[in-house]
Amino acid sequence: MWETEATIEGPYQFKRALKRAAADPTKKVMMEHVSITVSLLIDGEAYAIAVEQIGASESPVFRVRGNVPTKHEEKAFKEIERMFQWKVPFQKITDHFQGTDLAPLFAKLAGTPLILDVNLYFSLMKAIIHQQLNLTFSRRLTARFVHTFGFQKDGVWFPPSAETISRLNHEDLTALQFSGRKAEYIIDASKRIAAGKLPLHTLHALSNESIVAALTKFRGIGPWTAESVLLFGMGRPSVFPYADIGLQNALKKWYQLEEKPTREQMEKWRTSWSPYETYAALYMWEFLKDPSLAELQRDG
DNA sequence: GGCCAGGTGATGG
DNA sequence: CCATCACATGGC
Repeated sequence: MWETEATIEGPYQFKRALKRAAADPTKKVMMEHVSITVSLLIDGEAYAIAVEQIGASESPVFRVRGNVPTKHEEKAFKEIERMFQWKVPFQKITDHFQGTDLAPLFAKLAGTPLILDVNLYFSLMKAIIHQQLNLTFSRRLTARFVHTFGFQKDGVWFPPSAETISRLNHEDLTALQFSGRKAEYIIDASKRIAAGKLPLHTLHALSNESIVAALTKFRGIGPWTAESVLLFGMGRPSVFPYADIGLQNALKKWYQLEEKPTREQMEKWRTSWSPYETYAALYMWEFLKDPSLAELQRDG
């Protein structure tokens, strides 16, 4: 059993991030213990890693443990650090939003991180599954996808590989209430990835724009889906998903508009939030979903 | 029962 | 290049 501790720079709102992470079937959240067990894939090996907050000062402390052999300890820690975004400068980001329209929201949510997906393939699959579906249903489909085609180990679920999904028939997915078109998108993309035509691991070296361009060449992957990978798969800080209906609705509510904001309005707000648009979007989603934040509403 | 959902691709001007 | 529409399957 490998075990280590990590002290990070605050602010960092672990609890709030856990609530979001609870929707991911490859992560097991235990709110009462303020802990989470995540699935991790390293060089083809599957590990369940438990992360628990053990110190709640201005410098939060975490205990990390899992059944990881010595040769993979270092990689495992780096993956955990990346997945939980421990090196993101949250104080700097919070400072950046002082004096912007979103200042009251950031005062409340400062240090709420994204918790990233287990790998880019799963991010991509999840994004395709979530296209144009309400969250309740799309999360249900994602869970079915993992529970049917993934595997379980040490109490956590691991996502299926592209190879596994590339061998499915459409009927295997439509039986789980995927639409025929969604089944197509998912299997086609998996075939291309399994065949090496879309090497996801090479994306890390590219700019946001290049990644979106590379991904949207494929049928079924539009800008929203590509940006979803940038956000939830890579944690890129400067992503603003214009097409996202949730973000549009949140901005409408925040600014108390009659209609959803126009692209021009969104572009204008974006300039003042850049280069940390990601967190503006993330906290807007949080605002939309958490009733206790409603009172922060602008002019309200 | 009707509108909506963390969109995308095809079509027609 | 842009506006519009079909798609497909539920949630509420």
